[in-house]
Amino acid sequence: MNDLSNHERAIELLQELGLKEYEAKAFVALTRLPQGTAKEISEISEVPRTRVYDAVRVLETKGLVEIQHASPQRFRAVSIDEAAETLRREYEERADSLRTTLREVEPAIPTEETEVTHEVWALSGASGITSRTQQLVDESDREVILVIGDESAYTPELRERLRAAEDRGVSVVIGITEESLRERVERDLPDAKVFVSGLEWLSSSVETGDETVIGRLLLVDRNTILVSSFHEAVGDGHDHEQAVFGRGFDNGLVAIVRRLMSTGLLSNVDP
Amino acid sequence: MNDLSNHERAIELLQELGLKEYEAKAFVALTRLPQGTAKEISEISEVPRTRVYDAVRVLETKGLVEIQHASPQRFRAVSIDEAAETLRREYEERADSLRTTLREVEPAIPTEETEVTHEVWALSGASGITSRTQQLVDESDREVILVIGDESAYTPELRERLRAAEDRGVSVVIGITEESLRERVERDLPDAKVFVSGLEWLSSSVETGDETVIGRLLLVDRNTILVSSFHEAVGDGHDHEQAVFGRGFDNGLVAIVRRLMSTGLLSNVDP
DNA sequence: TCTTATTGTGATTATCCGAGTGAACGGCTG
DNA sequence: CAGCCGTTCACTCGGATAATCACAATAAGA
Repeated sequence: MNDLSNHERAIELLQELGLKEYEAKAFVALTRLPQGTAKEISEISEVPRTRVYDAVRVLETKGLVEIQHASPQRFRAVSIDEAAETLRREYEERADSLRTTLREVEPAIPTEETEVTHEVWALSGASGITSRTQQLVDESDREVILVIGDESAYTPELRERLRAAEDRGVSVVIGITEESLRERVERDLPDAKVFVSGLEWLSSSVETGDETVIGRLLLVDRNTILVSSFHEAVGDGHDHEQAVFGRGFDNGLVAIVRRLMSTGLLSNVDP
Repeated sequence: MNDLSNHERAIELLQELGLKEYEAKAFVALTRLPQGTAKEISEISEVPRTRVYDAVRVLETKGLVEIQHASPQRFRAVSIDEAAETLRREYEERADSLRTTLREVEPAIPTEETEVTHEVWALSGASGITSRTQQLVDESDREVILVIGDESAYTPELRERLRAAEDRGVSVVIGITEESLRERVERDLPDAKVFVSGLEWLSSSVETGDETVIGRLLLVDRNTILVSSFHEAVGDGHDHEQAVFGRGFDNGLVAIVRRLMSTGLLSNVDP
């Protein structure tokens, strides 16, 4: 059963990597055989025999399969590593093209300049959130307060940005929910104030029974905040991080967090 | 005109990277603006206003766009590098998963063992051909004859494999059509016989007027051959390399090349 | 050599997904 | 209060792809 899922999983992955259903199925079938005829492939892959030919021909042009022209034709998959590498490189090249192409599209003149005193943005995906976090730290002027709810958020890059901020004279305050991280952070950032207590309200929200876990919480210059959370999605529950960040002293969201911080948290470090 | 193509090219690339048309168009529109409303996006991207919302929401979950919840909503694209990196990593992960997943699918028992005295396989794509070339060189036992018609085929990896073959006592003969490569090869492989003449029949096939150019030609142990060619496809003519390789002394293809080699080529080096 | 099973190609139909369009809801503004 | 804008939702249409079929080409066997 679990191994049956392996086939299916592989087929899904191949489709996500751009192959059609028949192509994916045929390829997986071929990886299970040293070589195979259309009939054999059809039998173990459930691809209609008459369609195997088309599928395999496409696979051949993609460099994933070799064809022996004989009667009957025989097909053979390239090695797993070679296939993975071929597909990976294909997308790598596309991503590079995209990068250079996008740089060349000329900007459109904004119809109108909207001044933004306060704003709240939503974003998702750990990587985007990480990058925005670092960016905000870089922008910091006087103070950075960062609560790390999930260890994965504390990356080496972030550490460097925090150090740089300290060097600029920015006051850095780090809150931690797991004692295990404390040592590392204190060693990394000797000038920073690090605390663990006062964060009970972060992790446990038993009363409401919600499954949301705070990943990071950043307050920059009492002016800009970023909050991220892991939402335990139903069923396929795993790591999708979502965040909002807000700017502007008068921003409602920022105000709330500022208050929250000053009562529960700042009392510990900024009397 | 050229810059118009830039938008279109970028949209195409994004679609190849898995985005839907509307998503791709909306994203490109957003990269042209510091930020934008649904209306603005619709105007410069030709995406129906009412569908901008769906598209952008998907982009947000992919970490490519940030959303400002206000009225009207405002959207902002992440930086070009961040977007490219995000997409690249997504596929990198898929390729890795594929690798490990494929390793775990159990082989199917071949219905029947077919003995293969001679076989001819077709394959395409420079990378696959390169790898098969190296593999054949690695298998060589006594003799390797390699004609390099296109400089790109002579990779550092190939050089190493050829060296290794020499060290095994294999006789290595290299044919070159471009004088420019000669020095490099002679320096790289002091023990190999390198020649340039006698290959006129390779490059020019004027009489038939065909556009095919030979990329590489490999003969291993007088037993296995590989021939690759660049087929100048109509219109979008560029570099798609196609190859066949054949095994078995009695293989017709191998026999032909063997004769060809002994008349036109081997007379120079193997009297 | 004729028969028959198997292999391969092409055409045809069915199904699904995404593009495109418009109705409807709610809030905001004049 | 009425009209406008922003937003969501439901629906149609078309193209791509999955699935089936009919038939030609080839090989195997009697």
